[in-house]
Amino acid sequence: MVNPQIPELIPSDPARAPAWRLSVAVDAPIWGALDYAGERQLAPGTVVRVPLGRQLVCGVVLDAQPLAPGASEALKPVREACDALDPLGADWLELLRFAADYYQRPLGELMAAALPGWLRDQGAQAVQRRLQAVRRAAVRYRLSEAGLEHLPGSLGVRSTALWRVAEALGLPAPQQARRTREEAATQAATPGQGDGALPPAAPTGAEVAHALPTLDEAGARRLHPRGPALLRDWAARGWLCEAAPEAQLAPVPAALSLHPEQEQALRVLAEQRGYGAQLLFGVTGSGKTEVYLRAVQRVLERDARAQVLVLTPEINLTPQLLRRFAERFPGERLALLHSGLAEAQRFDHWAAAHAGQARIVLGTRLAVLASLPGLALVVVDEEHDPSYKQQEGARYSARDLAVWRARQRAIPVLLGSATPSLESWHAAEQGRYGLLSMRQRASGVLPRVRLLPSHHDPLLRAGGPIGQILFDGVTQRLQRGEQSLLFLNRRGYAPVLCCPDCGWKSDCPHCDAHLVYHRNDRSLRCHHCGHREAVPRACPDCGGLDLQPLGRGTQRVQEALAELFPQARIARIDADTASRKGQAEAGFAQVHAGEVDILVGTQMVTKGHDFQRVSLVAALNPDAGLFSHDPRAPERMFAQLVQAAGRAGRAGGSTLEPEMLVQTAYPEHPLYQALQRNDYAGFAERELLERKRAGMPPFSFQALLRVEHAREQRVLEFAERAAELATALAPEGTPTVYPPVPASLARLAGVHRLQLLVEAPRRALLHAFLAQWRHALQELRGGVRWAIDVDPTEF
DNA sequence: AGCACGCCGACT
DNA sequence: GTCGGCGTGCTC
Repeated sequence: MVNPQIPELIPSDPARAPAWRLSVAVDAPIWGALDYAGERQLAPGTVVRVPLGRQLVCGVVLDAQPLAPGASEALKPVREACDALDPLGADWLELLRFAADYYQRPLGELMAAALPGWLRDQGAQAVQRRLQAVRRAAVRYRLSEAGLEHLPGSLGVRSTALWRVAEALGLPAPQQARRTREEAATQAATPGQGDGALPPAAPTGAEVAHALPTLDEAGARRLHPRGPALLRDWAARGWLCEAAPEAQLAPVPAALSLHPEQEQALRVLAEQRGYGAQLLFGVTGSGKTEVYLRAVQRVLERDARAQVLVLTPEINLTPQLLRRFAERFPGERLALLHSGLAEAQRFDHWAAAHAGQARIVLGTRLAVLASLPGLALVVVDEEHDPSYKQQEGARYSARDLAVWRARQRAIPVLLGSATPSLESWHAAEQGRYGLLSMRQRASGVLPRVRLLPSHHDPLLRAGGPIGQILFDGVTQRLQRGEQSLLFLNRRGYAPVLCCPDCGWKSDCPHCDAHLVYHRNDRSLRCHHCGHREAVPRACPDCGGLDLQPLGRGTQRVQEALAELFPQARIARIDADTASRKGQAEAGFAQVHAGEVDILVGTQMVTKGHDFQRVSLVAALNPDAGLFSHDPRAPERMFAQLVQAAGRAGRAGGSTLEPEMLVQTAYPEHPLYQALQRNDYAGFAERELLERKRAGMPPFSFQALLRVEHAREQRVLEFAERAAELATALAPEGTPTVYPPVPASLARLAGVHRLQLLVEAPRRALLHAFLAQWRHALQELRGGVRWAIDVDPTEF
């Protein structure tokens, strides 16, 4: 029966009749694939655009079957196939199928997460145009020590914009000589790149850097409409070597000598054949990055088509890693994949990886889903980092998927950390992962950790943010012109405002959380939902006029330090001071330039930056992590403290022994004791014992059902029914079904949240259960939002 | 996800 | 008497 309402389903030209039934995974939360009619037999992996309801969506062909002639099925036709793009490979499809299945999410959703948004939004023509344009004009540049470096199709800013600014800056005329042999070699090796007009050669980074200080906001705008923004952006990315000392402008030594532990690690890697996971356990500064670089180099040299995937927690926080790869492989095309890129740019990088042109792909967790036809090595830097776990939508673990991909392709995967995840450490103990230890610091010394009991300290008892010993330590650094780094995990002025008369506290109207007092703009802000209000003059409950800030945030600490050290230059870096892009980098640059004596901040200051003049690092009040309801709080805390300690003593030239000071009410706590002994293994052993006793991962496998809705009753009812279903599906008590409990923030932005934990001794058991449970839950109507979080890391 | 359909409360 | 809220179901 043909529906006359939809004429396009009846092709007028019989020769062009759709002859194929195409099974397509679409970008919509639909579990199965949808069937469409196609005139051609499209290969699995072909990116297509198909009508869905009244919209046009992106999809990926999974399968093509011949359509019986005359069979008039009501299939809508595929609107267009993106032929300019090679079909996605079978191994990529397999990866996404696995991930969708493992994390209990629709395949289309995983694909949407894996494909660049630009590709999903644009038509086949636009994609083709862009691919051609990129191929023609792929020659891009980066401003660095070596001058304006050629970076084929990657990393660079669009050359024209850079040229206009450079030109307008009155920088020297083009010098062809600067364009290196590497560039010529790359162009020869990368077809389609040499046919674009060669741009003029560049000023050196130093030349631009010298011109920069004279360039004010207005001047930059005169040069180029986006001049100021561009310069800020480039500076933030480290492309401009503003005010860099001459020593830093020298080229990087080509051959660093390796220490024995690095050599040993590389030997093991070189001997490995096929799949193998190696845990590179190395203290801060032991030269893990050098091991990555050499391992990558070996793989790239051995096979011209080989690609490597390097995962890093937050690309913005690891400019050094990026820089070292760019410097070590100057002729190599690098692709960057992270959410900070502009959509179209991300497509370029993704496409370069997909086409095999980019042999080094560096990115955050989403990069683990990239198409990498030549993948030959995976590196996961800081493998313990919590940000590898996606916390919404498809809640995948990029670290786990990285290991899966390595196994799939029978290649090595290298997991690096100074404080490995307990899962990885356990895997190494069991022999599932190899263990490569590096306990020797390549440069500088590890700071001595001192635990400062807060009980009897007169300064702390008087209500100050720092105790006597810390005060003395900072004073010493000030006297010697060295820097101190103080961190606490609370931004704002005070975590809560309180009325001493009636006990009123500043609570968020939408969340189960306090409003944080921000003094600079006299506001009360919720750090969870963004709610913001003015500080009330009087207590809303009793009218009392004596509202008191309770506790301490970074703002308040900064203020107190200014009183304690009136002569010191104090800077603060946290989410408030770094609200705009590049502002944090500007702050860090000040520290590097020696314009700051004391840096106060949140965790932000403990990541990514090696401070040459910092010889004192202090945790002001880390105790909160000791008694959290979250079983993973201790390991996160340990990792953070070790990371923070690594910020001190990186340089050898310090006159004082580098120190890490920890202010705590529990100096005897085993976590701190292990930290003091620099004993990760001891810490891990204790934690694992605890996990084993409690039957927790890695000794069991968990999934968490998260339920949320504005109406609490709905959430409660749904969770109850979900628990009943689960119990019915687990007759022998496997998996264990725990009763629903409120989430850590039981109400967030007006939404009530409940969670339900299930736990099984074997992964396969959990999985068989989850597939059934998910099905049953989908039948259940409750009008609530719910999702299953497999291998949850946050509770 | 979007979008339409359908069924109950407060409005010109 | 309708407008519109959300709960439900569908998309090849």
